[in-house]
Amino acid sequence: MTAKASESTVQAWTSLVRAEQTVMARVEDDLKRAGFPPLEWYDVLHELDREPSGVLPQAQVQGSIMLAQYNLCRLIDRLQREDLVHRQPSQEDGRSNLLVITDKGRDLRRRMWPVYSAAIEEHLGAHLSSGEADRLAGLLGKLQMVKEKV
Amino acid sequence: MTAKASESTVQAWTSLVRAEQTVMARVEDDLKRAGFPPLEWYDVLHELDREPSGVLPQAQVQGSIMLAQYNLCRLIDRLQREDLVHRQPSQEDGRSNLLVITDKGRDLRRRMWPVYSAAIEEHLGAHLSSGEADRLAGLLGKLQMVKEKV
DNA sequence: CGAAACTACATGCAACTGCAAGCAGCTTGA
DNA sequence: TCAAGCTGCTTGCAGTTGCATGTAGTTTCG
Repeated sequence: MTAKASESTVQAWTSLVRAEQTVMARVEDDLKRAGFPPLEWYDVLHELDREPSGVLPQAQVQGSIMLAQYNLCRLIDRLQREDLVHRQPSQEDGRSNLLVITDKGRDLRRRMWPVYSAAIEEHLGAHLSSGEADRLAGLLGKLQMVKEKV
Repeated sequence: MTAKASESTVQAWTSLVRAEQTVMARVEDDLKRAGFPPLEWYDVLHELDREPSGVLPQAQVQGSIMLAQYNLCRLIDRLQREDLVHRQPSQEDGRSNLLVITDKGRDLRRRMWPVYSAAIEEHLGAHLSSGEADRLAGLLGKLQMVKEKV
């Protein structure tokens, strides 16, 4: 399994990396200009806010976002410091933390969304028809299959 | 220009970010396992190595890769420390550095490519037909248009 | 000419990250 | 039942990044 990549594949690779980094940088920049924290803060708040109870085990949040465990741990430290989230020891499993979103956390997420959404629309949506967006999502979806064991 | 993003657009956005991060992590991981440095090292070496002379102004390398100016500066520090590249003051412009790739630098790039290429093939190419790869590149290309001034 | 603006590059500092290791608390199986 | 291994989370350290700023060389133009 050490085949060389074809030209089409290499082209897809470079386009993928450049497009993601370009659009990501622009979206992050819009958030920053509006005085908001980085996207990863949004991701965590979003995971919790979509739960009516506003509570999830840290390990579950882990599974939903793309962050190393120690980085999530420290991100939670920062969120907690800003009173957006707090940790609660789990009754069921002494190792586990429950993360609880605060009102302030819910409010921040809610205020971030319009800016975030507009940025996605401006930097991505505006360049594609709705059909193109669907096709793009479809193709990208093929790349995320779970890594098979070796 | 503060329209909300459509559902298709948001789906394309999340697929884009996840696919890029997933594939990037896998490719970087393959390089690391093979004992090679990060991809950005490759990018710089590649820019220089494709020049027969092996020389380019730092500012021009800047334009080709996606790194903030101060980060390129420090990346060059590291490459220089490993004797892969060295800086040469420009005769024509006293502010400018010329970056010169060393034999060791050319050799490293050449040895990295098979691993890099195989990783791209495995983690991206293997999931797409050649036609799909072309279509993906085409769609992604639409996202990179130069940012218009406000 | 010469001051003001601009360009190329570098750097101090604080924040963030990756790695390796650590510490409970669970779970397993002889 | 209890030692060995696993899971969830945390942390010290060294390396990397972002931001703001600094320095020097170049261009512009009154």
